[in-house]
Amino acid sequence: MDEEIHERVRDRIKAIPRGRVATYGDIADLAKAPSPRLVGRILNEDGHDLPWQRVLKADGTCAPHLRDTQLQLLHEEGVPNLDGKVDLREYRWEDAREKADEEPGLW
DNA sequence: ATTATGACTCACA
DNA sequence: CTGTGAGCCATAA
Repeated sequence: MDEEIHERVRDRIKAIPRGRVATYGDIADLAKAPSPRLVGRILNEDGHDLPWQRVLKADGTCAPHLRDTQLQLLHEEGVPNLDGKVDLREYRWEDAREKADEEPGLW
């Protein structure tokens, strides 16, 4: 159900450890969301509780309106940013991928 | 039903 | 590096 997606997305974002970041696409994949678009939309509506600052675009940049705030928050968490871009290669949250790699019996 | 918009992504030029 | 176009999902008008 779409409620599942909604819930999963929020959980995944909540589960992002401090000092790490994830892309919309990653969250979408982990949460089995049909599209990263949905992740952004959910954050816009129900992301007030979530550490949305840890969610970046696929290239390591962040949404235009949040750019300043997000970068600052990340910087405080220990995630350095260069010219508004985070080094995903180092700070991308991939630990969850091992789990999402295989869903037990669900599919 | 169609069009426009938004915290997206990708391929291509 | 910067566009541009297409695909993508959910809402609103």
